[in-house]
Amino acid sequence: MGARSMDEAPAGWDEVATRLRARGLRWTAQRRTLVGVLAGTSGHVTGADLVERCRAVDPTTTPSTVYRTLDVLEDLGIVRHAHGADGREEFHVRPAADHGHLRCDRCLQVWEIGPDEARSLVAAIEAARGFTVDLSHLSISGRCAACREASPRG
Amino acid sequence: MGARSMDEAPAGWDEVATRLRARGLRWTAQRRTLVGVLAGTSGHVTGADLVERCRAVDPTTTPSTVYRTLDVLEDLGIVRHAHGADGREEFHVRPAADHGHLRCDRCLQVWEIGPDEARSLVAAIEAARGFTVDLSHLSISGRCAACREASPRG
DNA sequence: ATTAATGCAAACGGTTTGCACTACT
DNA sequence: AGTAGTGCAAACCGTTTGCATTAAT
Repeated sequence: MGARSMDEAPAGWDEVATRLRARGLRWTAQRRTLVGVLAGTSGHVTGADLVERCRAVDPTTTPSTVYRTLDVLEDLGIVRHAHGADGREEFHVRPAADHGHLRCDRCLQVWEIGPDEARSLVAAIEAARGFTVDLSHLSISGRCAACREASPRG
Repeated sequence: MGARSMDEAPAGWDEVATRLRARGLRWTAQRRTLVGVLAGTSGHVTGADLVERCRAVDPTTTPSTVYRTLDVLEDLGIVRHAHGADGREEFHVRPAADHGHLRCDRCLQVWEIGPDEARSLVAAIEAARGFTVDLSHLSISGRCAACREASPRG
């Protein structure tokens, strides 16, 4: 699938400050922390996760600030949220390349599903129902190959 | 009680009692209430929903009992749970015919996705990743045809 | 008589809120 | 100075748990 490498400077973590200010919003230490954490994120984390990671960087981090900032960043289109298998908010970073998630129920690993992998689904649903699928909210669970072999039933 | 006829006779709400007893479990008034509510359910409800509906039938209903019974019923394969767009537990009834859900972000309506509609997706993912999709946990969001026309953007 | 199931009430975990305070601009 | 953002603490909501009690078998 047309994957861009992820370590490639996501086209503007440094622009975040600017984009905030452009809206009259502010670039604070706490936001710097969160954005730093997000920049080092492979793609998907829960809100609670982010709180924890921020606390690792700055132990004075408070949940409310993190969640409020995530809201702001979502407004800017910098993060998006979906919902994980256990129902927690799950944020993913810069869904510039729209993608969904594939999660193994057993090992809890998560993979990304790119647009072309989901294309047939998207097309089928579009055709049958006139329904436009929001790929970035797509979250599929099941059992990965490794786990399928590892456990006959489970 | 059974004021309504089971118009589609879901092949065995009446067997539930038997199946419970077969496992040494008990058929209580509270379980009768919940099962009654489930029998009158179109397909998907949140846990909290079920608590509420049970309370409509029997105002003395307690959440704990409902949730505990749902667990038991899930063990029996009578209900399954997935997660809704807002992250709440969402139960659906007798997924004998395995299906997922399609939800419009705007009007919040929900439709079922049958196995054949999802077949191409399931096949593609199976082929590409060796991943077995659990269709009953599949929950897709987007924008339905009506809403897409109704609102140009947003 | 067993022992599964209940009701209560409190605890939980993640997220949200009100408010006075802090600090970016 | 002015107002966006913060921290705190408490509220929130759906769900889970411990425990003494009730009731199905």
